Amino acid sequence: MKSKKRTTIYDIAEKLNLNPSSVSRALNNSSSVNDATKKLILKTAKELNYTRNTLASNLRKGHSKTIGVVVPRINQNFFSNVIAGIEDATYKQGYNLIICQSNELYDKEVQCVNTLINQHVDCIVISISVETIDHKHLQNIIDHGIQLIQFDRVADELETLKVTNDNEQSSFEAVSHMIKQGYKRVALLEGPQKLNIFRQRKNGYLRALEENGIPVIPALMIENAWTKELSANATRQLLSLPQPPDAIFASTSDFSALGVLEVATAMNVKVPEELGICGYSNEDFTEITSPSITTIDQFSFYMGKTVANLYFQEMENTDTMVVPKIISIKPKLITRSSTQKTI
Amino acid sequence: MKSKKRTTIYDIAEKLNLNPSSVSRALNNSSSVNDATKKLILKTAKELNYTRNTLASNLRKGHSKTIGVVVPRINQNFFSNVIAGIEDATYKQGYNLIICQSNELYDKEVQCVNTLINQHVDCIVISISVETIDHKHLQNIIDHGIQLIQFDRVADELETLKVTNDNEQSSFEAVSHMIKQGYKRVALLEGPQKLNIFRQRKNGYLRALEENGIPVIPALMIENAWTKELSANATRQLLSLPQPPDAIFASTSDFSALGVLEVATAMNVKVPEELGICGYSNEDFTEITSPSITTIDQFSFYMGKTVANLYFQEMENTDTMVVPKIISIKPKLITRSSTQKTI
DNA sequence: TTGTACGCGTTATCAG
DNA sequence: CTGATAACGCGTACAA
Repeated sequence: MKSKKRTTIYDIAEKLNLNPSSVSRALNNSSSVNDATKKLILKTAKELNYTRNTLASNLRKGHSKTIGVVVPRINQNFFSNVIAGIEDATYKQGYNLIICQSNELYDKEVQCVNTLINQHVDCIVISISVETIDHKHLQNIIDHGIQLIQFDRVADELETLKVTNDNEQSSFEAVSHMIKQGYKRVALLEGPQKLNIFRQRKNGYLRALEENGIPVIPALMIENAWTKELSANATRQLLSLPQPPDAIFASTSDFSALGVLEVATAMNVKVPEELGICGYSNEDFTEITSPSITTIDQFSFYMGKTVANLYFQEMENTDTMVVPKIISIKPKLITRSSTQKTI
Repeated sequence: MKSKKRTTIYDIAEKLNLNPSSVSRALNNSSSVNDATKKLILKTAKELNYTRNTLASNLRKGHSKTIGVVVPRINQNFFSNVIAGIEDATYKQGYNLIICQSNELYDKEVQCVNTLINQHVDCIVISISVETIDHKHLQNIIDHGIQLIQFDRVADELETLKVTNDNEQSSFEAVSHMIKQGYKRVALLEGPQKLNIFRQRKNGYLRALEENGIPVIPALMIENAWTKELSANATRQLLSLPQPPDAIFASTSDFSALGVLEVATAMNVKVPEELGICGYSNEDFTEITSPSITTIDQFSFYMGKTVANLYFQEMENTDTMVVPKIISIKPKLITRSSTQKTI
């Protein structure tokens, strides 16, 4: 029962006393084939339960109609939404998706990329891991003539297609919003500065302070607070300062913001009256905490669609010179209760 | 620059004045090949930046080392966790994952399955859409000699490998728990009864009532309340009853439970004192609502690993007769504040 | 319109 | 241990 032989174009050619090539043509809806025989072929193909062997077809045609996706974690809201967006757009074009997760590990990321290269995928879409500083494996993709698209967490140095969020601007707007609300001492929880997205968010924070004539206080900037636990610790530390902050921008994620909120509540610090909080990503739960959390929506699903469309657009581009193209999506500040100091 | 030619075993054979088959052997670490030449081959392979064409290899070997996964939605916590689990287990064995989403649409599900059959995947893992009542496309998978594994939402009638949750038992335990807490009139929000999982959950509810000697009240059972909005509506309706329920089991999801909680709060009904609430799935947010929501953990990541291991185990099975195998995972009741009537 | 013949890149099976 | 050759299933230029 296992691995029964599947019907091929030979089988149906034999049965019809035809040449396999005719069958192939009919199956591909070629114009130069008699309507009657075409119908006959299609009919018996259905009878024999024929399905094209895409492997053979792709081998012959020299492409795989497959796109490889590498993300740190599949089961993270932002990434699974991006993937859903990519899938939605590529599916209509008959493309398949091969999904890999790096688990934030450099070594596994390299492995994933190599597997995808072996698979002869037509395009690799990647958001790099937090460990990734070396880009040989990405260069390798290009060297193999495979289209490379980076998104969100990108290696700036590499000239490739990119789809990013305007992290700098959105952070700027978030912090400006908090300042306008009347918060005077806004602290920053930073992510690993190896990743460009976290550098950009920090820059936005700094620019907001500067443009509003507010001094930068190093003690209010905490490095590597990019998980809920780390952020909780950082918050305890910040709130114990002689001059504690009156607002915290958890630039790494909403989970960080949640850590802040929980510690503040535990320490009897009133949000938003005594402490403003802003997160990043617009996770579902930010709407239902009490108070609800101000955050930044990244349009993750749309981002996925953009990635896919960028690829298709690039494919149609007949110019020999490949011009690096970068699409920046402007995230949107979602103001909620956690930053409503003034009512 | 586009689609530059990639080096093949011919290229490296030519350069070394060897036969392609020798190169192939060396690359596959065959025992019968001179150590010296093997080293030489491996070295020049690296020099020429060679990577095996998995397409050709798989075509020759007659399998794809690829597993297709079809789920209603990729970006839904439960499913993305299952996928992450599958990926985690299959990756180590050198398998790739092709992911498709049916978007809860029967037609798209059929399309997905057909694509995967075309791709000659070795195995298809599926959780059916809410629309799916006809199973021809699943039978088609089997007819093509492809291993089929159903999980979570399965077609009971089909004899295939299955990995499910024991929905009946967990629902029984959840409702029993509520009754023990002192709730007398427990309402049920049902999902579409087309899906076996929702039928099972209803059965568990009914059995819990029966075994505790509590009468079944049809007015307290609301059909098709399986989104947050539908559940909110249902809750408004229930709480307006002359004899309203004092507890609601949102058997479809935690989102439904959230809808219940929001309406209760808006109507000034105190949770858990005047209304107990239990959800299903253990979404992250259930921990942080106020009050936190009692729910049922499905071990989704583990479920994915189980699916993968079931496949590998089946592959090793040399018996000609394929014995249908069903693995049932026992979910775990997580009791939280929303059902603490007695303190 | 149809048939012939070959190649896509590997691997398996023979000989040698 | 290595070389020659066929085959996996399909698509296509060329000839008929």
